[in-house]
Amino acid sequence: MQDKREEILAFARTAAQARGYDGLNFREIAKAVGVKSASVHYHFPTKADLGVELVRCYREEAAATLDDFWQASADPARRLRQYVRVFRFALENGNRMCMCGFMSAEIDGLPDSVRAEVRAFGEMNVAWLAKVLAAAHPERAAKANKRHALGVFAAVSGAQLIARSHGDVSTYDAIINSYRAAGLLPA
Amino acid sequence: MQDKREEILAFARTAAQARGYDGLNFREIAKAVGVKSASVHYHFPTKADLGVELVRCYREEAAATLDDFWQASADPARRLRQYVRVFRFALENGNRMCMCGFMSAEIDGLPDSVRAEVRAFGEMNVAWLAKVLAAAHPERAAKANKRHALGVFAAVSGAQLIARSHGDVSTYDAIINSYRAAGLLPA
DNA sequence: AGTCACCTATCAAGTGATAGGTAGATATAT
DNA sequence: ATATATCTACCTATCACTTGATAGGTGACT
Repeated sequence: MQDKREEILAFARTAAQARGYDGLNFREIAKAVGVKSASVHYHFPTKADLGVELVRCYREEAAATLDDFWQASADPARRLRQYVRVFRFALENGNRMCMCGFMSAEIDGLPDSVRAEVRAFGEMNVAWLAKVLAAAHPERAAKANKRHALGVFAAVSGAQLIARSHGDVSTYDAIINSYRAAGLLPA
Repeated sequence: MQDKREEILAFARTAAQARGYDGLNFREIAKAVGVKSASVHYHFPTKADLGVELVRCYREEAAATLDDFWQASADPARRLRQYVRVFRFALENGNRMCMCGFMSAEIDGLPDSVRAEVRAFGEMNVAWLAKVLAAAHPERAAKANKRHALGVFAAVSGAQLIARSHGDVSTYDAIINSYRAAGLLPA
């Protein structure tokens, strides 16, 4: 019941996954964690400060999760299945989406500092996917695997976005299955 | 210099492609077309009314464009290239994105009437793609082509979203090329 | 006379942000 | 050990600004 900083970040995360950066507001966050809006400003002087911290933590936790997936198995297909499952999880829990997917749409209006974090999140994802694909296709040029990785990241982001608009997780599964059938993801 | 309705819709369209539905506001629109905000309310009593009309027109024009593509060639690969080019065009012109792609992220907060239009836009796209793919793969079950169509729609939407976050059209091209290399789109 | 396409003026609600206060914990000086 | 000072994590109150929306007026055209 003291130092609400973590609670603020936790609530702001789910809120940003549902309504984006623009959709965040200090009073709603304050109410949700049981303080006044001035107290949220105490921890995060400006909205940009909050946004940066939000995406930075999000990215670091995602990096740790992906590292777990990397450690847990050497099978590329299994690693990619786990990757795909993370994006599904957000949809299952309140039809939310990747915070950075949402912020990619909002990218124009983001403070520079937040925009940089969003891009770093994308680069981190693509780098991990490229690592997985390089292990799966050692015969292919690094450039080809990198491009494939970018494609997987974009395709999965798009699957989440479109499934979210349907409000239906099964749409996500159908899209992912189509990627597998086409060969973008391993069967 | 009389009846600004069309001008309002035109400006609101580009604005919505850059900042989404939430990012629209009556005063900005009014200023852009040279009237007062009350006059925008004259043509569109509520923001939801504006939103519905915006997406409805957008969808109808998109349907007409896709019909042109259908008429212009019987080659599935060529039809799909034209489809992909439309999404590229928005990025080229002001790093905008598909209005309904943006609104898919905002879907939770949209008025019901607008949400329905956004979904109708998606269904129209998938239906057209399914028609193209059915012509390309008459041997496949209609269900398989429908699912493939959904995958192409999601993947292209995702490509646009991620490329937009990079602020760089070449990222879009790279992603589309990866789809071609993987077999999601014809080479 | 009536309609159309605008206008001025204003509202209530919500926004990010700031100034300044306070109770309790912690550190420091005597 | 005790008094004093500072720090932490909140608070109240308020600011300027933006937002969607409304009431009611005006001049041109039919």
